[in-house]
Amino acid sequence: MAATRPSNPLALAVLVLLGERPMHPYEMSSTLRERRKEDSIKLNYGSLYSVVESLQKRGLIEAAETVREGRRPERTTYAITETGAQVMVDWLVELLSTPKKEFTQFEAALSLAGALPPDQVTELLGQRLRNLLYQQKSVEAMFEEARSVGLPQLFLIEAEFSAALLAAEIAFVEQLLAGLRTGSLGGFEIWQRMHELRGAGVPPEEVEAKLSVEFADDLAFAKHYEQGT
Amino acid sequence: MAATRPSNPLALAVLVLLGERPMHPYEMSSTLRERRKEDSIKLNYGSLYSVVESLQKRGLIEAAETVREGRRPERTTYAITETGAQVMVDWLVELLSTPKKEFTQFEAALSLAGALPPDQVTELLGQRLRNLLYQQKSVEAMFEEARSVGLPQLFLIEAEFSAALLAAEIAFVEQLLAGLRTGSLGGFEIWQRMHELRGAGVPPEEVEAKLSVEFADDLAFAKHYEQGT
DNA sequence: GTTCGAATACTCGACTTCGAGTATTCGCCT
DNA sequence: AGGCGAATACTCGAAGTCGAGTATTCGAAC
Repeated sequence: MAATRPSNPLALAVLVLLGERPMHPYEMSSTLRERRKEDSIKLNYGSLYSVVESLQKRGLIEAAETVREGRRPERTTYAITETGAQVMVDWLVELLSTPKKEFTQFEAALSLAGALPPDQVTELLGQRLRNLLYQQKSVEAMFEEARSVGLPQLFLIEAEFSAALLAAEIAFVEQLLAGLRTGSLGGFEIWQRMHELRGAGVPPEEVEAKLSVEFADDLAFAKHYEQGT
Repeated sequence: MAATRPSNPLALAVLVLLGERPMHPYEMSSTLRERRKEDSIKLNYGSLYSVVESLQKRGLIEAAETVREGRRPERTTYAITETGAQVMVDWLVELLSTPKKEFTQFEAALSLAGALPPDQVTELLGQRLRNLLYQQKSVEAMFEEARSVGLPQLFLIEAEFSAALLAAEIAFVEQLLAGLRTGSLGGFEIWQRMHELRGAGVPPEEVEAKLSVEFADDLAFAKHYEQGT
């Protein structure tokens, strides 16, 4: 069988940890927390235990021993297998070398934002910008502290990536807001007029009809657009 | 009951579409495809139908009529409810105004990349960069075509966001690669040495012991680091 | 010596996600 | 008139996700 793997990146983290040394699930979770990996890998107990079970079923890890330490409940310690080590490498290779579309909530929201009137969207993006800037400040502070304590850059590389994306989002939202505030964003007037008509209680089909008359030029693309490429 | 909603953004898309006019599920999927929303909202049939069912159970949409057109199979047309319209607005407001951590696979991979030796990571990121640049080229071409056909910017706003993130990722990977190639990335030597030792078959605990002697200075942070903030 | 909160170590089941598979019908070409 | 591929319209079940809940134990303070 073709060494399939779970889809949750948490499973990769488990493989990497067990590549260092055998552990029981709860220890994995605390190690991940100590190393600040919960910021870059979604960790929750339910998923952790089901991912471990799934890895075991596929033969990528195996139970090493079941011990009871002190009077604590019994724990099962797992170790990585040969196959598991191979899968870990393959998986990392793929994730690092091959970009793959990730869907974000914000992108989805942007693509549906036309359902709200332009003024409101401007207002909301203004709020978002403030939130983003605040976030950025605390991220910078965290970097500052890490540097002052002598933590090598390598250990925070994922946080730096995330900070780079944050900066890009800030720049994007700022630019978009500028376009909205000056009304210079292409298509702005159609959008505005559409909500004006809807607000006045004009039924959907009529709105569409009116718009295609009033903005005939701007909507000329529709002919091509409608039928794919 | 407090008007809960499904978590899948596809459900939001359904609400927005039904806010325009009643539709049956398959029509939703084709409309989303026509408007190029499948690029920003993950769409697959299984999810679509279960999301519709879930919206109906919560009273956010309702079956309007069940028709059989021609001799095609029977289709159920849905319409949005008052509550549904409210939830749609609330949801959009939240997504647009409030940023929320999104976990990407690449971020996870970066945070685990230490499990591979530095040379290999450099090689893999080089590949990634090439892929990203290729992607960027085709995205630019798509924008070019859209502009030439007269499509207003507004209609591609989500694609522009995604392009901004792509550009940021490219810049990040380029910078990281530079740091790796010159070996100037903080912590590079520890990383390299660690794989050297592992490769020579030194057991885990010993590796750790050696490193903490050899790199005492660079690892001084550990004292603070280990016990949280 | 006891109280009380934090940490340890998981379990459970409701809910979602996913994509391959199925069955039909339309439209075009011959 | 018949064959065939694309489009229509969904179904199914296996797998994965999630976080609240449970039960215990440790440690520090009073």
